[in-house]
Amino acid sequence: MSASQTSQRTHRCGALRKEHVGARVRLGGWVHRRRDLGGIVFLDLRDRDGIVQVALGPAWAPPDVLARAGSLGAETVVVVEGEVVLRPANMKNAELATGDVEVHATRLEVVGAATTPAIPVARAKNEELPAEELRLKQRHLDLRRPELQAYLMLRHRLLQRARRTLSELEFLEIETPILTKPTPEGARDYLVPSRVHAGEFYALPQSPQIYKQLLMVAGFDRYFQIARCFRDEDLRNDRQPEFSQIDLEASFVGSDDVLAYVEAVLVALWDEAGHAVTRPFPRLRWRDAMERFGTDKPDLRYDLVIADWTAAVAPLAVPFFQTAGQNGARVRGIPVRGGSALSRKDVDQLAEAAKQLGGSGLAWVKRQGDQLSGSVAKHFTAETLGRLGVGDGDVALMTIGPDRVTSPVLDRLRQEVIRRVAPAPATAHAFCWVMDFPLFEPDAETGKPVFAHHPFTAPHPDDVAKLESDPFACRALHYDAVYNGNELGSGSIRITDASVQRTVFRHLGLTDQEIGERFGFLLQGLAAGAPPHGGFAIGFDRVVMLAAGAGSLRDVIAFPKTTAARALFEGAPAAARAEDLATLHLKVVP
RNA sequence: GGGGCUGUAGCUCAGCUGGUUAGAGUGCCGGUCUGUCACACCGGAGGUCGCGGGUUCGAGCCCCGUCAGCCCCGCCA
Repeated sequence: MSASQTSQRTHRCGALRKEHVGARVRLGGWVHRRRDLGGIVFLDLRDRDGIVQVALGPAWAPPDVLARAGSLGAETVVVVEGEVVLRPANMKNAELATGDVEVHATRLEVVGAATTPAIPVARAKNEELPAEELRLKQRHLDLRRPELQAYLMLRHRLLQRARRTLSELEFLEIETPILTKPTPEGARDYLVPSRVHAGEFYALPQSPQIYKQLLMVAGFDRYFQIARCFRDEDLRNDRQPEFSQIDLEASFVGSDDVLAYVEAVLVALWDEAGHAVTRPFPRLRWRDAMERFGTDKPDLRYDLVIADWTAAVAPLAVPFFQTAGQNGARVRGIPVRGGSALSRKDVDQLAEAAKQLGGSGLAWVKRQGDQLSGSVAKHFTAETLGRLGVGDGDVALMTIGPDRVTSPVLDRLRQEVIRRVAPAPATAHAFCWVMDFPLFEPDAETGKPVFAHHPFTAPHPDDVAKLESDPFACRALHYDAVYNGNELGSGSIRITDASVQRTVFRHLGLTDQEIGERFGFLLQGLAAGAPPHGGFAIGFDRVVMLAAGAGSLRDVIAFPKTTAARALFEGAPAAARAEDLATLHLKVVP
């Protein structure tokens, strides 16, 4: 007796194979499709394992069963009983895992009547999906689709594999509170009003950061958790207001130890998804990533690299570069192999994309044989281009300006070029580490240094002397894991000296009183004997999306929110009843 | 907070330069059919053109506002 057998069924529909021929089976499932030929009726019966054809003919099914089968609507839940029969050679269905066999049903019972589904579950090949709004409203139906079932089944396996991998590395799974304390920095908190304490609020955790550090202080040594996190910020295709992280922290470690743990987990997860990847992952300095790719999450599948052409183009006296090239501006560009395949329209669209990001414009030269064309072609020769690595059939895309502007533009250009020219990737799975991030970044409004990461990140020991004198030159012991241009997660070595941590909070502009109120429990912990420690958090939803090849985070979350943070299925958020508000000491101001 | 795209039958979409009774496929309902697997064939029902206002002799189409979904910028320590 297999584990899938119950008191009401013997097998799952999708499990039947040749070796079951002759067996009498009882199946429960949803009517995926019905084909009624008059004298004989075929049902495609579906469950989480797959689809099997059930045939009902007058030779074996009693008349009342035949009649009932002829009136079944889509998505009705039925229990059928019958014999597994080998299909004749010319009637096998190669597209079905169960296609060698069918079930000749002798009994059929409707156990779950269904109204006509609002959106189709069974789809024809090439049939468009219903609007996402409807799919989210009818989530119970959308989740029946084999694609989404496969995503969530993979998600389950990845979760189990992550747990097993970390457990084998002697990490302890420990849960931390969901009702916690508002944090002054970072993302907006989701707040939960306290009934018992009028005017006071819990916050949902943006991450278990402080708790996991306290677990290190407590001596648990290695902790992990599949942690649910909440951030009340505007959403994106790859961002949900609540999400899951594989959160981990370890004591008596340096960066290399943490990176090794995370690599072990990621390699295991990709293996679970059927992809072989090798360790160790290459490491890039943040500065080099920005220089060569214009982003801190480069897609290393393609060897397209940004170059500094400031010196090379200076003697050409290109007016565009001369007018725009002031105080520290550099000319940077991308030599695109095979880029002459880009049409004039393509280049115009690239220029438009560059402009939207605030760039001063796109200059370009296309080289086809002896012919040079493009916005600044008359200033170039084939020889000049050759020195820049731009050969026959290539195109040079160029920008000018301060790095802060040109880097995002070149990043976008690189992505667009990859999309349009579609060069063969050097590898399908390009993991890398981005290291040596700056500790501070300029505040968007004041330009003053503010912490680029969370305020528990330790400065690079070689740069501590520059904390006051040259803050922007200070590196952090912070690292990001990047996969095919996606940030999978980040981590750092933490500050474990209470007085250093206190100094950092003061730098953030917090008064001693605020520090005590908000972070007193952390400082108290650090002062009580804290081991050196560091950790990491892997964005699990994103990992599932990428490992599964899903197009959106919403496809790998059973009940996701919309981009406006609404839950369309259950209708959250919703207005609260007046008496509930009163109990919580709240008043809604319209 | 800003920008873009979309919204027409249960679902997916078409609908010309503003012009008569808003169409197709699929699903649904009824019928025929014993080997289909998107079964086939015959017939039928089905519309607040997201919502509100405006322009016009006349609006699915133009204008303003609004709601919803998606995508991007800001934001996301």
